[in-house]
Amino acid sequence: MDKNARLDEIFAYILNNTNVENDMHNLQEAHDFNEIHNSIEEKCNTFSNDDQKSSTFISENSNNKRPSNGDTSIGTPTTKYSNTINDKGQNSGMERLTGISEFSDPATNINDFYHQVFSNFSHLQHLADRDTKNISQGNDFFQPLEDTAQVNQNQLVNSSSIMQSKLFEENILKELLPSSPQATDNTKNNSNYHNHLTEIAIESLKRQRNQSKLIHLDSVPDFQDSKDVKIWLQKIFYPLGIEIAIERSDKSKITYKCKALKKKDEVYQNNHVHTPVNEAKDSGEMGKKKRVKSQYNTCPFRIRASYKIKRKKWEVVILNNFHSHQLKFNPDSLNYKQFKDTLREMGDIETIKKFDELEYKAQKNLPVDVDTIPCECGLTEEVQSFGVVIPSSFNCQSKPQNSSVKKFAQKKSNSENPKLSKEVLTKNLPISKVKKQSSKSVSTIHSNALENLTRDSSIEKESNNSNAFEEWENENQVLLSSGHGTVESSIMGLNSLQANRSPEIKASSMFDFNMDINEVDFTDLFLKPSKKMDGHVAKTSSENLVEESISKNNDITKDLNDLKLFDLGSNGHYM
Amino acid sequence: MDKNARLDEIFAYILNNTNVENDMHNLQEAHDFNEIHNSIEEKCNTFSNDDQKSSTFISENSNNKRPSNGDTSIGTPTTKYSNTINDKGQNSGMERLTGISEFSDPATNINDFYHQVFSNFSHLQHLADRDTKNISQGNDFFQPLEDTAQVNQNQLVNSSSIMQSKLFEENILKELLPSSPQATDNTKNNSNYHNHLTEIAIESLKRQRNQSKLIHLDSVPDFQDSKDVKIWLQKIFYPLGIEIAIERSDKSKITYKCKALKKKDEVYQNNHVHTPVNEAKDSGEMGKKKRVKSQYNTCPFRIRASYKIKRKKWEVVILNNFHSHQLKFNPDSLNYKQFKDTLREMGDIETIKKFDELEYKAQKNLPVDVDTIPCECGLTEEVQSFGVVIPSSFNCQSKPQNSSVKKFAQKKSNSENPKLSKEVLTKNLPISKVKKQSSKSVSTIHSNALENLTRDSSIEKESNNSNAFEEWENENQVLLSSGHGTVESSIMGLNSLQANRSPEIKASSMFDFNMDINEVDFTDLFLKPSKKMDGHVAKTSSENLVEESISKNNDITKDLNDLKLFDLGSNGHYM
DNA sequence: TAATGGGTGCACT
DNA sequence: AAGTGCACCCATT
Ligand SMILES: [Zn+2]
Ligand SMILES: [Zn+2]
Repeated sequence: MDKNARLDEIFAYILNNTNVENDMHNLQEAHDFNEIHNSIEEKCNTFSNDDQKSSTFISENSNNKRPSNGDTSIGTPTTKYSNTINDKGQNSGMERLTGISEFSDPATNINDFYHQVFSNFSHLQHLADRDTKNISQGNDFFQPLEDTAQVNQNQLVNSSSIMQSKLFEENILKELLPSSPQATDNTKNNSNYHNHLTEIAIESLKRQRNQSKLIHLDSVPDFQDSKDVKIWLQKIFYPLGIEIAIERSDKSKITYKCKALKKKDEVYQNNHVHTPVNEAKDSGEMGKKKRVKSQYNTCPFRIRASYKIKRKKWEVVILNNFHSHQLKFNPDSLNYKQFKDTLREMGDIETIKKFDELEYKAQKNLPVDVDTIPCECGLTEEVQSFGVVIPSSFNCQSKPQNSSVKKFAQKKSNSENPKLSKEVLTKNLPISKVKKQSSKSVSTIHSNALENLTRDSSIEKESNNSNAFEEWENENQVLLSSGHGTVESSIMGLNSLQANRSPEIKASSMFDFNMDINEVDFTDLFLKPSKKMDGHVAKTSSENLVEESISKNNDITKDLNDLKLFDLGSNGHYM
Repeated sequence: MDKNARLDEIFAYILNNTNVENDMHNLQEAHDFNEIHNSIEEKCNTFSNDDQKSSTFISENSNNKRPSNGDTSIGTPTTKYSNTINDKGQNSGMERLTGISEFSDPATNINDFYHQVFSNFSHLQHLADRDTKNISQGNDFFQPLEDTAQVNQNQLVNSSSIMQSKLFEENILKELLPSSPQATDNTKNNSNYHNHLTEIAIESLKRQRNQSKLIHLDSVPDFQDSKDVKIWLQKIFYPLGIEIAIERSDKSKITYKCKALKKKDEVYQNNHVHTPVNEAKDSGEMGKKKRVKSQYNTCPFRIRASYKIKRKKWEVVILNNFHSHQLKFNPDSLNYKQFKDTLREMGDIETIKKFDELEYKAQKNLPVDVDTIPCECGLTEEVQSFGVVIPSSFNCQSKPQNSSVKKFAQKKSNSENPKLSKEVLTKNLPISKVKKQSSKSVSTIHSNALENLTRDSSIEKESNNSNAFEEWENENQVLLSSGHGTVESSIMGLNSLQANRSPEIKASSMFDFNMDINEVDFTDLFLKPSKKMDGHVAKTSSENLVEESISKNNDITKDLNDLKLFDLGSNGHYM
C-alpha cells in the first residue's frame, strides 16, 4: 500500500547510506581472545563455587538429557500447574527441545564448555561455520541470516560500536550455547547468561515505552522448559513495575499480560476509565461476547512468546507497550514472592541480589524507575515522570473500551499487501555499505550498547529520557559494583568473533525473515519526546530520521504530517 | 415486600387446607419390612456378583477411610486436571468430606449394612432417632426438619401417596448411607444408589423444562470427591441431551454450564441469535467487561452444586432450566467418551448399559427425548416436541443479549426483606392437617412418584407432557426390563419408616431452611401449558392452585394478571 | 514445533 | 453468574 511504498523508499535510502564494515573492523581490533577467555573462565569458577544447587541440577539433568541452555525446571514449580505440565509437556511437545541433546556428554559442564570454546579459537570458528553451512541442521537455513540482519538493524539505529560488541557477543553466545552438541548445562552459568540478556531487555524496554506497535525482543535465551520463559520475563518486567501473568499458553506459544489489578489497587488505575459505550461495535462480525473481566483488568499490554522451530528458539514480542494503569513494583505481591522462591530454588543469586535491592528501594519509597504509562486511548494525560503530554490525536483514535487490546497484525492485511516490499527489503537491497555512525556520549554509548530491540521495520528510535536512563544507569552501576560486572565486560569481546563470519551472509539479509512487513509503523517515533534535539524532519539517514523525529516539541503531529509515512486513518490499531 | 406478603398469604392458606397425616397412615399400611429387607438384599447380592471391579474398589477404599456414599474417584480421571486436583483436594478442603468416616468398620460392605439395617428394625429406628436428637452431630440441627419439610412440600404438590413412598425411601436412604457410622463403601452398590437418584432427577428435570427460576434437586447422593458430582450430573444430563462443563469450581461450590458449542454445531444453535445491542448497560455498576465468548457459548443454563456443611451434603440447584440451543445427545463427543471411560473404571455397569442403549437410539436416529428448548429471550418459538408456543410476553422482557443469564437471587434484596415471611413459614404455621390428595392416573402416579424437585416456594406445578413422559416411561421400562426394576420397587417400601418419625418434627418445618425466600417466585407456574385442565384460576388450595394454573390456553398472561402474585415489572429476572 | 489468532474448561485466589 | 490464571484446544491460512 502507500505505507509499504513509503517504507521501501526509506529503507532503500537507509541502506544506501550506511556501512557496517567499518564497525566490524573496529570491533576486531578492540579485543583479543585471551582476555575474553580468562575473564569468562574466572567468572564461571566464581559462581560454580558459591552454591551447591548448581551441581545438583547438573547431575539431575545429565542423566537423561542435556538441556540446551535454559534454566532447568527441576524443583522449580513456577505455578501450581507446573508439575502437572512438566509431566505432560516433556512427554509430548517439549521433547523436541531436549531431544536434540541426546548425544551430549553428560560429564561436561559449562565451565568445560567455556574452556573448549575459548581456548581453541578454531573450534569456535567451526561452530560458527556450522550454522553458516546450514546443512547438518535441517531447519536452520535462515538463522545466520537473521542474526546478522538483526545486528545490522541495531547498528543502523544505535550507531555505537560498543553496543555492537554487545550484540555480537549475544549472537555468538546464543548460537553456541543452545544448539551446539558441545554445550552443557549448568544452572548457575545459565543464570548468568540469562541475566545478562535480561538486563539488556530491560534497558531496551525502558526506552521503548508507549509504543503502539510490536517490539521484538532479541537476545532471548534458550529455555529448557516453557515455564522458564515466564521466569525470564519476570526478571525483566518486575523491575519495570509490571507483574505478568499468562493469558494463554501452549506448547509452542505463550501470551502474557499484566496481572489483573485487584480492587485495592484502584489507586493505580488510571483515572479516566472509559465509560463503556456502544460495546456492540467491537468486532466486525458480531455475536462475540467477552469473558467477564473486572474494570481493573483492561490493560492492553501483551507479551507473546512463541517457539520457532526453525531457529529452535523462543521469540518474544511485546505488543502494546503501554498500560492502562500505573506501574508499580510491589514486593508484597504473592506472585513476586513465588518468583523469588523460584529464584532461590534455581540458585540464581545474582538476580536475587538485584531484586533485594529493588525491594529495598521500594521500601524506602525511592523511585524505581516506574513511570505512568498513558492509557492507550490517547486522551491527553500526563506522563508524570517526565511531564510530557501525549498528543491526543496520535496514539490512537478514540475507541470503544472493550477493544482495549490492540489487534495483532491481521492476516487479511497481510494478504492484501503482496510481498513486494518484503522482497525488496530482503533480497533486492544489497547492504554492502553501511554508514558508520558516530556515538553521542559515554552514557549514551552505554545505553546503546544494551540495545537489543528489533523493531519490525528495523527502524530504531532513540528515546533518550535522561531521567529514566540515568536512573537505570545508576542502578546498573550498583549491580556491577556488587560483583556482576565482569561477565558483561568480558563477554563483550565476543563480538569480534562475529566479524569473522562471511560478509555475504551479513549482507544478504538486513531484516528478520520472520518479520511481517505489515507490522511496521512509525507511530512511536513521535510518542516519546526527548531533550536531545529539536528540529525538522530529515530523511537523510536512519540516524537522522530517528533522532530528529524525537523532539521535545509537543507539536508532534505536525512533524508526523510532514513525514506522511502512512495513512493514520487506514492503519488504526483498534477496531 | 409485596411479593413476600403475597407468598405469606398463599402459604398460610395452603397450610391450613392440607393434611399430611392421612398419607402417612396409608404408607404404613402399604408395606411391611420383611418385604423390603428381602428384596433389597436380593438386589444387592445380584450386583455384587457380576463384576469384579467392585471388590477392587472396596479393598482400596476400606484401608484408609470409608467414603460416605460417593463414587470412588480412584482411577477415574474425569478431566485432565483430576489427578492433580485429587492430590490437593483430599489434603485440604475435601478432607472435610471424608473425615467423618474415620470410625467406620472397614470390613463391612454394603450388603452387611443392609443386613444390619433391615433385619433389625429397632436399630434402624435408632438411626433415625439419632438425627432427631441432633446432639451427637453438631451441625445437623436442621437436617431432620429439612427432610420432613421437603417431603411435605412434595406431598402438597404432587398429591400421590405412592410418590410419597418414593420420597420417603429416598430420605431414609440418604440418612442411612452417607452419614451413619455404620455405612460402608461399595462402589457397586453406591452406583446403584446413585443411579436410582439419577433417574429420579432425570424424571423431574424432564418435567420441569423451560423454568426461569431455581430448581432444587433433592435426593442428591453424597459424594466422596467433588469430581463425582460432575459424574453424577453427567448421568443425569447426558440423557437429556445436555453436555455439561464446569464453569467454575471450588472446594465447596461448583458451577456447571452447557459445554460450549463448536462452530460445526451451528446447526443446533437457535436461529434468532440476538444481535448484541447496547452491551454497555449490562450491569448497574459499569466497568465490567466480558470474557471473550463465542456466539455459540451463550446458553444460560446453569447447575450450581454447593457443599452444605450443615447437612454434610451437596446441594444441587438448576438455574435457568432452558437453553439457547437445541439439545442433542452426541455420543461422539470427546467428553462423553471420557465419561463412559470413567463409568467403566468405576464399574458402573448399570449406567453403562443405559448409555449403550442411548447410543443405540442416537445411532438409529430414534428420538432420545430431546426437545428444543426455547431461548430465554421469550420470543415466540416452537417447542418442537409438543408444538407448544411459549408466550412472548411472559418469560422475560426483551433484553440485551449479554445479560442472557438470569441473575441469581441477590444478597441485597435478602437484607432488604426482613425475615418476616420466613418466620411465618417456618414457625408460625403448624401443619397439623394436610389435605389428602387424589391421584390422577396410574402413569401420572408413577411420574409423581419420582418427583423429587423442590421448588423454591415449595409450590409444585404439574407439567404433564404425555409425549415426553410416555417416551420417558417407555425408556424406563426398557431399563427396568434389563434388570433394574427391583431396586426401585423394593426400596420404595422404605417410606413407611419415615412415618415413624416424630410428628412434631414433620410439622415443625415445611420448608427447606437453606432456601432463600427471595428466590421464590411463581413465574414458572405459567411457563408450561399442559392439557390437563382449562379454566379459571382458583386459590382455594395448593392443589388447585397448581393444577389450575396449568393450562393449555396460550393466553396465560391473563391468568397471571388475575393472580397478581407479584409485580412482574419489579421482579424481572433479567437486568 | 508450520504460523498465528482465539475460545474455553476449570481450578486457584 | 466471583474474576482470572493457565492450558488444552480449535480454526484459518
Ligand atoms: Zn499493564
Ligand atoms: Zn444449554
